Amino acid sequence: PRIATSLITRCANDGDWRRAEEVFFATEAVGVEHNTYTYSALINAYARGRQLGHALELFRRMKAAGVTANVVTYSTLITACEKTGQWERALETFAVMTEAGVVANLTTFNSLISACEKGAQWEQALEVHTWMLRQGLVPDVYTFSALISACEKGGQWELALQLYKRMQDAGVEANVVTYSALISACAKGGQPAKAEIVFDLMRAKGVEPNTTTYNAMICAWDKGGRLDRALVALSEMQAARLQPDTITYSSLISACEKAGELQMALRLFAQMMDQGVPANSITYSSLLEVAGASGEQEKAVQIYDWAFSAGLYAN
RNA sequence: UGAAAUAAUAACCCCGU
Repeated sequence: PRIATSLITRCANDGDWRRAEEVFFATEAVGVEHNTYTYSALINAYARGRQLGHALELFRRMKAAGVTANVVTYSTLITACEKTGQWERALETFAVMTEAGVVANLTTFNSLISACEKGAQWEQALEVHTWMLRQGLVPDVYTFSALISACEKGGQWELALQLYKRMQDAGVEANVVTYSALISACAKGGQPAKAEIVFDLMRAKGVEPNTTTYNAMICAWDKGGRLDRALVALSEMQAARLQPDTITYSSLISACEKAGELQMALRLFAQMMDQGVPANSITYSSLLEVAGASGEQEKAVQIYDWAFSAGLYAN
């Protein structure tokens, strides 16, 4: 079973859930007796492959075979629910786990909060947070980052900032993910000035912004109608030797719409192509919107052709 | 070298409020 677990885990990490499954059944056919570890490993492979149905089916098979599900098994199942956007199922799984007398740990709760966050259930995420406190568990940076992200998705930027304060009071050190989530929360709330304060604060704390951080900041300037500041952020990012990606350019192009800057949008697109950054359907849609907002029909048709040539079809 | 390693970023549309 140990060798089977290693092999299954390797397949899971490669994102190949079919091979993981093959290994599981092939080893079983050869007489390997699967246990909690092997079952959990395959459930994890299914989770990573977004195969919730298979994961739940295997879980039933596991119980039928008399193999004990432990905290890792349940946490992995919760992660499978999270990855497929099934927050209700995640909560159900948690309830089943509790009924079975299995005690949740920090990872279990963090996964559950993440499931609520992905399902845009910020209130539920905060509720789960109170459950974990009641269990005497100490929230870590993952907990707070997931909670802040949940607030971001729920449009609760003030709450996100409050959570950051609570995090500091608790002595939990915020990292680049936490700060990026905070900036994103401010961006979504239409608070670019607040986002900038957070951005400056993180640097003052010695946390280096990465591409995601800059992208969130550029999004904030876009939402605030500040193309000028978004462009400044791009040059800062390049000065920091961070490679702008598809999201960076798509956000910048989007920021050109409100400013009616089709020329700038086209320049950014050219720069993007020049640097070998792949454009996707969102990039082209954004570009089309800029052209549309500028009333440039011929240009819009041309952009549509570019997208088509790039193998992207209208949706 | 047996299992969960759990957290962050883009446009539009839709849906609700």
